[in-house]
Amino acid sequence: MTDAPHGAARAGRRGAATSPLPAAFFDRPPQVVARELLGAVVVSELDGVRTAGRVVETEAYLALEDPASHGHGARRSARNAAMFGAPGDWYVYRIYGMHWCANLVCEPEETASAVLLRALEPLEGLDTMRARRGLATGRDDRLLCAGPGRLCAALGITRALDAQPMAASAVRVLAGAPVGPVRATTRVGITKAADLPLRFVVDGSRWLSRG
DNA sequence: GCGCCGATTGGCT
DNA sequence: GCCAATCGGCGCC
Repeated sequence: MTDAPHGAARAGRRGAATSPLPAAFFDRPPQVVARELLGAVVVSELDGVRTAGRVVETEAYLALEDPASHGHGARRSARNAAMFGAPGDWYVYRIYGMHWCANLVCEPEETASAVLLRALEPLEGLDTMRARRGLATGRDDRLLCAGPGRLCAALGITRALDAQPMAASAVRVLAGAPVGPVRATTRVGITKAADLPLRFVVDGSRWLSRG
């Protein structure tokens, strides 16, 4: 079966009975949440199809003090309104007019901090992921969920999720097995506050959007 | 109102 | 490695 999970990452299945991460998990600074989200399992049940992946790369976006964040200066707009919502809410926005980026809101309401999901290790529904991504059933599944836009496409995530409480939505995040060493690096693709080590990766994972 | 730019991706030189 | 695709937000006229 081509949808067989990869390697050790069966935590999602074993923990299938586990409930979504609680709001309290997200009611902490985004850099803490970003690090601890590594290893969590994202399960999508959109379009009546189940797809799932394990988080291997995240980025933290702070509120007021982070010029790279959409929450910078607490400026509210139609796009970033969800960022001001409750911890554990989805914040999904469109980037470059064509791709979706999925975040989980952190800290109390009105704080406007979040964690961006940047890469997943594909676990379930790989055929569906390939179809959604327009990739042949051929090789290199490494590109399926390696990047914020790619993982959203693979899981079927769109603005429809925006501002929804994750735990009650069609895409839930479950606690996963512990991961290996975590490495912190600078964030990808930003020009402001580009020196802050707010990107977290499972060191050595082959599923990262970049090393 | 106008123009520029972005938490990206994929295709081509 | 370079660049187009594509569009809402934001700065500035």
